[in-house]
Amino acid sequence: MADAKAARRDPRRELEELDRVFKALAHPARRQILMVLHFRGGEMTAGGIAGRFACSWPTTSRHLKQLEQAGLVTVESVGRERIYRIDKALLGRTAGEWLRWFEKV
Amino acid sequence: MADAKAARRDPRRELEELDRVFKALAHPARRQILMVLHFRGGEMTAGGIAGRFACSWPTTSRHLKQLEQAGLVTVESVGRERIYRIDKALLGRTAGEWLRWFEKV
DNA sequence: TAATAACTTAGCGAAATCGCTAAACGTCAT
DNA sequence: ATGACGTTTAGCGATTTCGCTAAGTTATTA
Repeated sequence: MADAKAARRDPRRELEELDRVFKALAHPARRQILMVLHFRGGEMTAGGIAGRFACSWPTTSRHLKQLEQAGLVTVESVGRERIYRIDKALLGRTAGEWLRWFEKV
Repeated sequence: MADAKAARRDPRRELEELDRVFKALAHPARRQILMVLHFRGGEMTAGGIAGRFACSWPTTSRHLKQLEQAGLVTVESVGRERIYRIDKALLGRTAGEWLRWFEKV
């Protein structure tokens, strides 16, 4: 999990964060997880997510981990479930901002 | 190279195009190539690009090929040089549009 | 306390990715 | 024709990624 606050000041960390985000977005399953998360209100349990995907639960679990390491989702353990929440703001300020360079001028 | 016109109608091709684009954006060197291309007016020769990067020329050449297959750049052979041009519009209508889902609502 | 539910971690094999060097290719100048 | 230039293709080894199954781990339920 990337510390967003730290990344915002240190350009080196900022680049690493951008890289993790784009790497996370490189796999269709991970993009779909973010979509599902978004259209279901922003949060879901691991099982709720895994149940919607064709691949095995452990595989989905690892995708979730990568999303978490990129900072695109956060997790909270509640009882024996884990709740994943999307961080839409990060998406905008990393990948979104990078893309915006090509719109300007 | 992905046929953009075809991709715009067929949802399956559209998804494949999106996937190629995000895969292309997953590598920092390829993102930088697009940046350099953009800030130098949108077009450059292969050598002009390769000269700005630390990695070997063949490696850069392969990155360019991936960008081309994603449709993010186009090539034109002129004499013994090859001119690469960025397609900013594609960037916006694939990755950009995907990201915009998370801004709406 | 034993079983079950909800997940993650470990570990494996196949395939993709990335960097390099060496070789090939088409074009231009001599 | 010969050689040099600009660039891509071929091919290799190292690393990463992705899917799976099996084996944990922690929290509830019986």
